[in-house]
Amino acid sequence: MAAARVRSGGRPTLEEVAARAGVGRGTASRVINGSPRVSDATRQAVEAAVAELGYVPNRAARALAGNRTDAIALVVPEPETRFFAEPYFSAIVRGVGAALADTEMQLLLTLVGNDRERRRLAQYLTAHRVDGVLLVAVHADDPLPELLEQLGMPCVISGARHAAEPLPSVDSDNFEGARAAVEHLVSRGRHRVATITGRLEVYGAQRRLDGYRAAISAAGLAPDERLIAPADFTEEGGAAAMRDLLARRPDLDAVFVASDVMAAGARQVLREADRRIPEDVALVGFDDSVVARHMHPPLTSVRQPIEEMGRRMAQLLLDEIAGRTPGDERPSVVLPTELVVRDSS
Amino acid sequence: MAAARVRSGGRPTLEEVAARAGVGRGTASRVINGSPRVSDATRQAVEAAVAELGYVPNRAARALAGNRTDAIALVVPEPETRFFAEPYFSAIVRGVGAALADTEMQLLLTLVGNDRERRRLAQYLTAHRVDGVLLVAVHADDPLPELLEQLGMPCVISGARHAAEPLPSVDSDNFEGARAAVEHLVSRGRHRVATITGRLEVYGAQRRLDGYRAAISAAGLAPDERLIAPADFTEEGGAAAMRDLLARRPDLDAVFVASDVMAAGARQVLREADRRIPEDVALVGFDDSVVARHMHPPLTSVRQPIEEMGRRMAQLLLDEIAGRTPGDERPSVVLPTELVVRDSS
DNA sequence: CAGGGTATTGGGAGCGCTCCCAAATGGGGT
DNA sequence: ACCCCATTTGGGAGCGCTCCCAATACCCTG
Repeated sequence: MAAARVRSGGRPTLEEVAARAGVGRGTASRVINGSPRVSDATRQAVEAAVAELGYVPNRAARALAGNRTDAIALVVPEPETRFFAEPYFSAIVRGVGAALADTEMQLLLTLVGNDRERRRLAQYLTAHRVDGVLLVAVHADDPLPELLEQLGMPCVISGARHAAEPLPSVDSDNFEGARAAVEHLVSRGRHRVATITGRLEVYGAQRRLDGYRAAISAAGLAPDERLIAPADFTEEGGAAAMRDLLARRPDLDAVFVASDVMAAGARQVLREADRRIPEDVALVGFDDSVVARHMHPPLTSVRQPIEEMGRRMAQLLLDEIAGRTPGDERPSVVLPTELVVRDSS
Repeated sequence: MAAARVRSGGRPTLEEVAARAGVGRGTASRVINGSPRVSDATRQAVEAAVAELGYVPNRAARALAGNRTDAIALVVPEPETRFFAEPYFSAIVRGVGAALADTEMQLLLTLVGNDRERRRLAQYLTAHRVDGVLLVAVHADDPLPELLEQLGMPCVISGARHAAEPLPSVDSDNFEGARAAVEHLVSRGRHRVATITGRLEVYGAQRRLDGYRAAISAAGLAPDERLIAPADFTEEGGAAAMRDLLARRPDLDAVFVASDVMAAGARQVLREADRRIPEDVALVGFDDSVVARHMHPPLTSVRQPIEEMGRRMAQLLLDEIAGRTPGDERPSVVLPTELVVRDSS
C-alpha cells in the first residue's frame, strides 16, 4: 500500500502534462511560466493537466536549460560569533525567509569559517551556483564584495561598510538610535554621560559614536574624550571599558553602551563598584537582545528592526536579480530604530 | 576592465576539460568523481586540465543527469519560536554546517510557517528537490515524518517524538540531565525539591520529568505531586507554575525548571515573594542559554551539546543518503548533557 | 602462440526544461 | 475574394552531465 505511488517514469514531466492537455511542450511551458502569449482555453487545459498529474517542474532541468538557479545564498562568516548571538541570526533568517516565502527562490545557507571554506565559496559563486548573494557582517576589508561585483553577481549587504557604500545595503539607523538614547539619558537629568563603543572599524559602531557626540553637543554639554571608551562588542571588553571610565571620570552618571552584551559586562563592574542602577548610574544598551530583558534591572536598549532588515535585504536582492536598470541608483535602505525604555535608565 | 572575464562559452565544461587533457568525456567524468577505474597517468592529465581551466562541475547538469541534488534541507517550523531562541537555532545550524563543510552537500534552509507553506514543502519534497531532510522541533502529531517515510526520503529528526521513535534521531539525554540536576539539588541539602515541566506532549519534557522523579526516589525522598507543576516552556508559564507551587507547598526549598526561560519567569515570582536565591530556594534551569548566564544570580543549568547534535544529525543523514543497509538498525543517538553549576543553587 | 580474461577508454543516449524559429490560425482592411 | 499582420502554437536544438555499452589494449594462462 505504501510504495504504490511510483509511476512508470517517476514524476510527471512537462511532456506528459502537455500530452494530457493536448498541447505542445512549448505551450505547456508557457503556461507554467505565466507567459501572456497563450489563449485562455489552452491555459485552462494545461492547468487542469498540471493539477491532475500533480506536476512540479524539475528544478535541475530548469536551471540547466535556463541558466539560472532560483536560489540565493545567505553567506555568514562563522568567526563572527557576534552575529550568531541573539537576536541577529535567527531574526535575519526569519526576515529573509518571509520575503522569499511566496517566491520560487530557495535559500542556501553558507557558513564561511576558515580560509579553505572561503575559497570554496568563491569557487561556488564563480560557478554561478546561485542567482544572488546576501552578505551579512562583512568587514570593511573583505574581498568578497569586490569579487561579486566583478562577477556581476547580484549582492546585498547588511550594514554599510563606510559612508560611501557602493553596494546595495540595508542598515539600521545607528546614528539616530544612539542619538535618541543619549538624548533620553540627558532628558532624565544626566549630565555626565559616558559611552562604551564597539570596534570602531565597524562603520555601525562609528555611527553610534557619532550619534552620541551629536546628542552631547545638541544638549549643550561639554564633550570630554575621557567619557568615551572604545571596546570590542564582547562582555569582557565592556567590563574593561567600564573600569577605565570609572577610573577616569568617577563622577559619571550615565553610560550609553553600544551593545547589550557589553552593557552586561559594564553592569557587572558597576555592581562591583557599588554603583546602583539607575540611581547612581543610568545604563542604556543597544540591540534589545534577550540579555537586556533579563538583566537586573532590565536594560533600556535601542531596538533594531532586524527581521525587517532581513526582509528588505531579500527584496532588494530579488530586485537586483530581476535586473537593475543601469540608470538606477544602487538602493540603500536605512531603517529606524526604537528606544525601549526599561528600569536601567 | 571589469567584464573582461567572460570566456567564449562561459564556464568551462567537462567536454573542454576532456579535450584539454586529451581524453574522452567519460574518462574525465570518472576522474572528477573519483572512480578507481582510471589509470594514474590519465588521472593526472585530467586533474591538470581541471586546474588550468578552473573547472567546476555544473551542479544543475549533474543533478539532472544523476537524479540527485547534493542538497539537504533543514526544515524549521517557524511557529516554534522556542526553537528560534538562543541557543538552539544558531547552534544547530553551526553543527550542521560543520558536518557539511567538507562535503559537496548544500544546506537549504526551509522555514515552514502557515499551512500554505507546509503544503509547498510537501510538494517540494515530493518533487525530490533534496536528497534528505533534517527535521527539528517536530511535534508528535506532525504528518511530515510519515510523508517522508512514504516517499523514501532520507530523514533525521532532532528529539525523539516518543519512546519508540522509528526515525533516525538525535537527542540529548533529557532524563539523565534532569536526574543529575535534581541529584545536585539534593546533595546541597534540599529535601523539598519541586519541578516546573515543559509541555508534556513533548517527549523531551516528559523525560525530564521522569528524570526528576527518578532522582527524588533514588534520594529516598517522598514523592509529592504537589511539587510538580506543568507549564509550557514560556516565561509567563514558568511564572504561573511557580505561583502554584508556592501556594501548594510554601515550604519548598528548591525548584528544577525544565527550561531557562521558564526559570526566568519563576525567579521573578520568587523575588516578588521575597524568597532569596539560593538561600531560601535553589533554582536549576535547562538549556544553559544566555539567559542563564545573565540572570541574577547566574542560573545553574543543564547544558545540551546542541552544536554537536546538529553535527550528528547531518552525519546520520549523510549515512542514510549514502544508503542504509536494510538490515541496519535505524540509528538513534543520545548525547550526554552537562550540569553547569552557578550561583543559583 | 592462441584464447580468455581484465583494466581502460570513448562516446551515444538521454535527464527535463527553456529558447526560439517557423508554421498555423484568425481577423481586418481594401 | 485576397493579402497582410498579429496571435498562438508546435517542436527542434541544445544546456552539461552521468550512465552504460561496446571497443580497445594489455596480460596471463596452458
